[in-house]
Amino acid sequence: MTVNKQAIIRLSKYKSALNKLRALGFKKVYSDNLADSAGVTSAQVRKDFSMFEITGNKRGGYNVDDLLNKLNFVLGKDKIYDIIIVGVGNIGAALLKYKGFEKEGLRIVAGFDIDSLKINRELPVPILPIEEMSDFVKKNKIKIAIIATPELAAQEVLDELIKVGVKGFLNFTPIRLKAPENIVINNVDIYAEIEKIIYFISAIEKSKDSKLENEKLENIDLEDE
Amino acid sequence: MTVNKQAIIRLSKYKSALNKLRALGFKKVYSDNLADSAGVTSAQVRKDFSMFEITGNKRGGYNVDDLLNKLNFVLGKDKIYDIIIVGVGNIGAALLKYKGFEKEGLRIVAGFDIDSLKINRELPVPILPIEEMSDFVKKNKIKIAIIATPELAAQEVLDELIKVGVKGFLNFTPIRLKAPENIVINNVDIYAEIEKIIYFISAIEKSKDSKLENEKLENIDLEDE
DNA sequence: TAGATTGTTAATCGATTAACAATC
DNA sequence: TAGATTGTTAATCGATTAACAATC
Repeated sequence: MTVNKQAIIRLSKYKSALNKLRALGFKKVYSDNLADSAGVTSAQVRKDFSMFEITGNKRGGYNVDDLLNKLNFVLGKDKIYDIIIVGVGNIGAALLKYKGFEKEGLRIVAGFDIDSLKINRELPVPILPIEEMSDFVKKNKIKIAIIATPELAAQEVLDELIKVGVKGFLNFTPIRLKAPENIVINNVDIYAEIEKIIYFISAIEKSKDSKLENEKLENIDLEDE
Repeated sequence: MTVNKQAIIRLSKYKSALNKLRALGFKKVYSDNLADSAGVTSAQVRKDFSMFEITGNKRGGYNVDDLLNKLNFVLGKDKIYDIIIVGVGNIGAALLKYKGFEKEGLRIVAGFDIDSLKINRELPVPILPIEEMSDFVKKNKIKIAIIATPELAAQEVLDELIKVGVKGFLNFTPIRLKAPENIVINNVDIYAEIEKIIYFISAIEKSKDSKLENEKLENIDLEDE
């Protein structure tokens, strides 16, 4: 079986759609419902489930609660992974304060920064000095870190965290981090996302001006990956 | 020609690598250099260029300045697109304050919020009341907006902005926005990104425990995509 | 039962990689 | 010239879609 990154993103979307449908009182859903809410085809939904051996009932769709449990299990959400944020600048601070994570079962447990003025142990999510990072990670068995440092510090922080056992990273810096094979690094590159938008906007305007063949216009349906 | 979203992301990465190489004094680069900095194969680099009719010199690689100009043109960066941010909460405020955009030729010109306490016309990038949004967009011919409102407001804001001429959106809310075909919506779904990490972490741990076939372990090379 | 939906196989589509002729 | 790199074609790989038998 080839585990496919995009499939995981879709499973995550099915899950959040299911949570909303459950809140609306749904007891069962069909692949068509999920397809609509996630913006894919129903064949895609069934194929995704089949990849992870999630089954429903012929003619009867899927039981919402069962399906949620199965998705949570597949996605590893049966266990809570605590998360730290390194670099409490604009983005880091925003993520620290953000309330939405809890609802999704994500727990940010600490921030770390090099600037002593930012340290505050009294906050609900404390901001600690970077010197304490490694010990904290070891003591609390942290497996996931969000990197929101300045570009130049990112690789060093990553190396240090890998040494003390962190396995997965969300990288908000625009640089490409280097890590061993078994480490998961996921990049959120806001520049690149905006540039992608600019490209398509600009392609539309150019083709409007010059009446190019409509080729480019046909391909502006973005959506992530 | 099928324009491919991932290719655009790669072009953007080549561009930022080129900027750094130029700062280091490089006058020309080879497809191999760019491949290394962007983490792809050299065939991929040449194929991407070929798709957009960007050519170099056999044996001589690519002239850094020429290549940058061509990439900027292809990516639509020959023109500056002003950007607004709607919703000055945690994330919105972080993006407003962020200095890094300018370096990449992106200009955030205003923020908008419904909360009158947040309004401040004196800031370098002013925060204005949401009521002024439509007029501002029309007057300044804004084509790109970042949506960082609460979930429930997002669709309404989007509809309003489309009406007054905005063509491209970066959506930071976790919901799927609906828009006509010719509108570009690009989603940054931080939850989903974290869930992707959790999935792979969890898959590693499960396979460690149960000594599954190594299949899953072979597939943890994320990278966006 | 008749009708509708799943689960899966096969077909299609698209993107990446390999390979090599062209050529500077 | 000899060697190295581009540009492009063909081969491969992987993911999505279509279609339909199974079945509740």
